[in-house]
Amino acid sequence: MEYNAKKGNIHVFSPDFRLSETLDCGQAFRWEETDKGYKGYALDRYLELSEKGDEIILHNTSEEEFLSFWKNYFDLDTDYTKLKSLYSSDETLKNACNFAGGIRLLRQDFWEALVSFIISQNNNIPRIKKIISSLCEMYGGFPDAKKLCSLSPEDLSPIRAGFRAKYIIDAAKKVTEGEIDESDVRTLPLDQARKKLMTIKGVGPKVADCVLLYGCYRTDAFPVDVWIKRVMADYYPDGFPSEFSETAGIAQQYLFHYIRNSGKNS
DNA sequence: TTCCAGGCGTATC
DNA sequence: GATACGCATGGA
Repeated sequence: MEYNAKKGNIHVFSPDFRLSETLDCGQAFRWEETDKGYKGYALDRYLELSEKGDEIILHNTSEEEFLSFWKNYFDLDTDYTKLKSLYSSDETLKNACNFAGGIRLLRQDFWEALVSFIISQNNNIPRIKKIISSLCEMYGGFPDAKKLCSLSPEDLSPIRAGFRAKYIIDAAKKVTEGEIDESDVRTLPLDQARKKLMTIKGVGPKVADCVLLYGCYRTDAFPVDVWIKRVMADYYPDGFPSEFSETAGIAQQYLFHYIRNSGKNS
């Protein structure tokens, strides 16, 4: 990964990183477009970004914060050129990577991903963003589990999460009481980690896989939503190729974006 | 008005 | 284990 620091900004050089494709592809819900680029939060850490050609610029940060946090968050030590070259042996994946080659998998916070994807169920992306934004506004930042664990669903009514409010609170309870332990979820075999997460009310197979992929960087987790179901039916009727299983979750990210957005301008 | 959105809990077979 | 249905909410 190539970068340099100048005038309080960090310049990252990568052909595999486009802001809109990475920050607006439905994996994170707290980034928004500005006239100059994007701005948003990773948990309670704020950042503004812009881009110029193959260069991504991180504004108002330090080299220290970049090295200790953002480099990891944007997964900058993973070689996506190599990854996409691996995927190119599959025709559909090749097309998906050519369609939006600037997607990277963000290494998000566990709790933030858990709450975010509970909210995502049977919902649309603009509204998911709105609910999460309201939640953060209500608490002056993304609330930790302890702040939510003793609430009643009515307490959350201002954020308009509907039937998901009780699921958020159950998640907060189980995390606070230690019934759900982040390090367990990170280290248990995938199917066991999945089952563990599914003991939370409102967490089924899809949300569990999203938490494992986006909140734990378990790239072998493969979330299947309505869009990926269409991809599977159309292109992989015999199942997703096992040769990609180690990073199937990253491949899923390209496919999800591809199926949702390709054809819009044709 | 009806349908749909990065699903899941529950009832029923 | 598979399938059907309701669910809060707001935009199309």
